[in-house]
Amino acid sequence: MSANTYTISQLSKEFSITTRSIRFYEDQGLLSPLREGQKRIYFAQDRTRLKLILRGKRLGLALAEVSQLLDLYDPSSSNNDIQLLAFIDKINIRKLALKQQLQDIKELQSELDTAQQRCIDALSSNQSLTQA
Amino acid sequence: MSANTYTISQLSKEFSITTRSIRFYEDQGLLSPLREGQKRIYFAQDRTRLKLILRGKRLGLALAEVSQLLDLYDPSSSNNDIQLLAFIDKINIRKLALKQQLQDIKELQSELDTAQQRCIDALSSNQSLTQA
DNA sequence: CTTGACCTTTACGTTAACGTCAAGCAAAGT
DNA sequence: ACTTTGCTTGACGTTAACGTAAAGGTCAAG
Repeated sequence: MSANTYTISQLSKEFSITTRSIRFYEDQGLLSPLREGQKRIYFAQDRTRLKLILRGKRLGLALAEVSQLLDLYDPSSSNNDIQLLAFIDKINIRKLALKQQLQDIKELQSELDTAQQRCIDALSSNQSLTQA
Repeated sequence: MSANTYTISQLSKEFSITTRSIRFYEDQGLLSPLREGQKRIYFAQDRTRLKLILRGKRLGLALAEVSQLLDLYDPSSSNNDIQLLAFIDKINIRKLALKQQLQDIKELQSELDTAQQRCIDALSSNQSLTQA
């Protein structure tokens, strides 16, 4: 509750995830909050890490990949160059997938639009029948 | 092998999926190819359905959702309007997620770019050291 | 006839990312 | 003192979408 610290449930509410998830990320080595007695205390840096984790997840990365990604932000690990190139690749692959998804959505959207129109037409002709 | 038919392995190669997946989709009721003896024969319509299945998957839809989606293309099912609206919703949600992903990728990309630059700088200063 | 290339069904195994109890400590309100 | 509220660990359960044998049918080539 002191300055710039968070409890686990505060974070869970802020990011709309369960406390179970946060503890799971810790189990997997992605977070390591301080302990006050047996309670976890999260600082701004932990919160930032959590943010990065969630962003990674939104990008479809597995937790293990997110973990490696977090290493890139860590100045203590030195063999960054290879990892970095690997991730740039990963991001580029994701960009390609996104491009495909956008195309898929465009197609599907237009198909849904025409189908929707068919439904509207059908409904209106039903109405004229019931009104007759 | 006759005109406009495909074997399971032909389709699996064409779409780079396993035969197991194709049979699984059939198990789930998404495909129902003809049988010639005990072998499956796929026609153009089946191939199209498979294409739609894969597109749905790329969009992150579960197979059950893809199944419902395929019903929309089926003229025999009549209560389309509600399903249709549901899917339009689903697509819109996906569009929002995509928007977020694009944002995430932009952020991550620029971070990777600066990190990459750091690496390049580090490498070049190493080189000047080894060359000295 | 046998080998090899495909095809088949059945069924148990796998993986990730949690969900869901269970059982209990600890502080704070009433 | 009691209850509520929030936190803890531990461990088993869950789900989707297949993977992976196992065990065998079929058909053309050698």
